[in-house]
Amino acid sequence: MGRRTVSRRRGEELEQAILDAVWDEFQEVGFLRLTFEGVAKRAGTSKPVLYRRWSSRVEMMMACAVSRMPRPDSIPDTGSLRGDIVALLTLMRSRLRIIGQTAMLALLAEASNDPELRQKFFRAVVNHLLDLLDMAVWGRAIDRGEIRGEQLTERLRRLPIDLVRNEFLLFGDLTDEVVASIVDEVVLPALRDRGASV
Amino acid sequence: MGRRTVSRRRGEELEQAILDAVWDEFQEVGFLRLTFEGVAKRAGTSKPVLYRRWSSRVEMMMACAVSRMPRPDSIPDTGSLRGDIVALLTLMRSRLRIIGQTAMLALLAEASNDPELRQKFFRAVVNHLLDLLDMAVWGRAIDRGEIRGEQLTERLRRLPIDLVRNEFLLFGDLTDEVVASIVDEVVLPALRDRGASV
DNA sequence: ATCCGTAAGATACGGACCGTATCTTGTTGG
DNA sequence: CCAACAAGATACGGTCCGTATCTTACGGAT
Repeated sequence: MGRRTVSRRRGEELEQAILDAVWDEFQEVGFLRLTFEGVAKRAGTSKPVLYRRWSSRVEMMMACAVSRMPRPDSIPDTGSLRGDIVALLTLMRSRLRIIGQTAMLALLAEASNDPELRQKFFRAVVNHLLDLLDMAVWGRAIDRGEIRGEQLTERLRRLPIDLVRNEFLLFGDLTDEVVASIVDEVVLPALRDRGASV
Repeated sequence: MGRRTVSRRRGEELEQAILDAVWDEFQEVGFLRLTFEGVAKRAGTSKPVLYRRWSSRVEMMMACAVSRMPRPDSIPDTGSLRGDIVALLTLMRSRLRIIGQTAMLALLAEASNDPELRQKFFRAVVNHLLDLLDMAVWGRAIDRGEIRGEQLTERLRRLPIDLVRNEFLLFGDLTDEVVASIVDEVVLPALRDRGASV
């Protein structure tokens, strides 16, 4: 912590030390009280070093969060649409847990004001899951014959993620029961009504 | 603005003047840059007067928002479940528009940290709509025979509001098409699959 | 009509943090 | 081995915080 050594870190080593400090500070004081000064002190460096990398708290926090999020290329094939959806939502939960409700809301709040930041946010947090959902869930279900591609409107396509996100932003915790009710009481019924055999 | 008069406002008159100032300041600089000092200056008063009423930006903003939100006791009976849902979601939109995406996210972010504030937030923003939905939408649909009460799980009950909220928090704007797709591609199908005749 | 309690309004404060400029000094690539 | 570059330290003016202190208008009670 109190970096008093002679040696001067650079490049990767410094970068990682800073990101670790951001994370520790975040865990300790939460995003709303995360400050450049606090992070600099904890990382044993100074504010200008941080400002050379990120122009705001939000960008710094996003870089930190992204570096800690699992980004698998796919999810295991469970053999059924229901199982695959649950598996994807479980991955989503593990990612949301890392950021936490408050930080996620605050990030979204600041990003909602800044188109550039907003784009970064979507790329980092939203799009990856949607891609996985398309490839590893809907794709397989179509191959299995559980659903037909034409049934999948844009809204249905996003539905599982939308519902879990809402639950998380509003309540902050996601139990297995919540995920199950989303899948069994909304997602699958909505698909069935359009002719799916699930 | 530059309150230089001799007269000294009190009670209701002062309260309203302050809330108006909060609103104007909010419109001009947004919630993220809303400050006690800015509001005090605009209202022609001083910080202590504000702190005597609210202990934080968030509480102040919430009081302001609540005072400007329409809170009808009911919504018109359109004759069909679909029409009633759309009517309720339209009311919801008009309320969300008042607060705005950024402010809503920021309020939620700060409320998510503070149980007391969180409760206030839910009472002011969430519960009223849910009650309306129960009474004026599901209630009527059951009376009409469109759905049966047993079909309505807790999740389905909240579904329309959840989906609109998600859309608003993520994208900030709610078009008629979005509301229509929510109702026609998710809510009604999910109900139908459970035996509703809608 | 007057008195008194209450709250308005003004001012000032230490403190946190911002965002930037300046400077020194390791480190590293050529 | 040297020059360029970035790390790291320090300091600055500025904004806003949250609170304490003080004066003074108002409004209700006698």
